[in-house]
Amino acid sequence: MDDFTRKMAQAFDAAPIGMAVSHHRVLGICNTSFAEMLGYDRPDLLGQSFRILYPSHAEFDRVRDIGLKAMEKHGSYSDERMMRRKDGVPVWCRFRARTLMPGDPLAHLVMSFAPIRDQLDGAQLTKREREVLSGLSRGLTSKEIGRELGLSPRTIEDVRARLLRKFEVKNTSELLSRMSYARPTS
Amino acid sequence: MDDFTRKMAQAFDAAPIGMAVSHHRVLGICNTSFAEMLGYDRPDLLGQSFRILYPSHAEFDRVRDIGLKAMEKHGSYSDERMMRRKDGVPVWCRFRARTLMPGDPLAHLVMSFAPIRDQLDGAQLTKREREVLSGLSRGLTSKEIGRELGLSPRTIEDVRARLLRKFEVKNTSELLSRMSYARPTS
DNA sequence: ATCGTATACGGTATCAATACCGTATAACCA
DNA sequence: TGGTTATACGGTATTGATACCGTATACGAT
Repeated sequence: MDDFTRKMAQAFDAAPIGMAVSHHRVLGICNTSFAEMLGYDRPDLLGQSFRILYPSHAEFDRVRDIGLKAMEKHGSYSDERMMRRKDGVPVWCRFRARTLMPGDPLAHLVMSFAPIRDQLDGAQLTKREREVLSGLSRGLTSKEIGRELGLSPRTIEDVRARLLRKFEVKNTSELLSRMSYARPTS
Repeated sequence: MDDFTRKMAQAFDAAPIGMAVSHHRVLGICNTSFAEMLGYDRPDLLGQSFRILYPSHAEFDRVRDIGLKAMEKHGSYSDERMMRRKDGVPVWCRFRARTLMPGDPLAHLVMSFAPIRDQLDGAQLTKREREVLSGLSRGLTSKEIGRELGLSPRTIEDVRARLLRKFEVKNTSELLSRMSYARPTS
C-alpha cells in the first residue's frame, strides 16, 4: 500500500474537525476529533448505532430523511443539528454529509461535524452566559439585553467580561466570530 | 496495511469538506473537495506552495503568523479567511488547523476549509470588505485594521458602515454572528 | 454624460464597550 | 471552613463604535 494512503489516513485521524463514516446509520469509522467532541473513547464508538449520538429517538428518526433528497440529487447535504455528548450535554454542530452511493444515500456516508460553539479548553457556558450570548448575536446592547432578562445593564457587562476572559478574546466581535450565533438553549 | 487505514484514507478523500496537509506552507496532500473548491485538478496542487491559493503575496504573508500562538498553546486554531480559486475568484472560508508539531506549528498542519455561503451571498463582498471583515473577526479595532492595511481608521469605519447596511444588521457583533457560518441550505 | 457605488479622508457628536474600583449573596468543593 | 466561581449591582474613566456633516477620485453601467 502506497505512502499516500497512509498519509491520508493520518490526516483523517488528526483532522481539526469531527469526521465519521456510516453505513445505514451505523458508525464505521471516525476520527479523534469526532470522539473527543462527543466525549467518547473512539473504540467505544466503532460499530455503534448513531442513535446514541442524538438527544432522543425522535430526533434520530427526524434527521434520517432530512437531506435524503438533496443527497440523491447532489450527493451532499448540510445543516445544523444537535448531537448528544456521552454525558448528555447537547452539542450544536454544523453537519455536512456526502454519500458514496447516491442511489441509496444512507448506505455509505462520509460526514463532518463542526461544533458551532467552540468549546476550546472545554469551557462550558452557564445559562446566563448563553442568554447573554443569544442577545449579543442578535445585535442587542447590554442595556437591551438587561431589559430582556430583567437585569441591570451592569450585570450584563459582568457576564460579557467573563465571556471575554473565558475565551481569551479581545472583544465581542472576536467572541462572536468564534462562537457563531448562539441559540437560546434551555 | 490494515483495512482501517484504507477506510480512513477513503473517508479523507471523500470528505464533504476541503482538507489539506501542509509542511512549512507547502501542500503535501489534499482531498477532492479541497481541489474542487479551489478549481484545480488535485495532481496540480501536490507539492505546490500555498502561496498560489491566497489572493496576494501580502495576504499569504499576513496569515502565516496569525494563529501561531494559539497553535503553540492549544494545538489548533480557526478563523475565517479568503482563499483564491484558480480562476482568481476569491472564496471566503471557515478555516481550521491542527498542528502535529506544537513546537513548530507550521512544520506539519492538518487543515479544513469550509466555504461560507451567506444567505445574502457573501460573494458580493468587495476585496476591502473582506479585508476589514478579516480584521473584525480577529477582534481588531478600526484603528488597528487601518494600520494593518495602511489606511486611515476613518476609511475602515466607512467600510464597516457599508457592511452593516448591506447585511441590515445593527452592529458588528450581529454582523459577525451572521457571517461566521452558513445558514442551512435547502 | 449622468447616476450609482466603492474608495478614501476630514470633522463632530453621542452612545456603547471595556476596564478598573468597590460590595454582596449563594453555591460548590476540597 | 475557607477558597473559588457565578451572580448581581454601583461608581468612574477611557477608548471604541456609530451616525451624521462634508469633500474627492475612480469606475462601470445605462
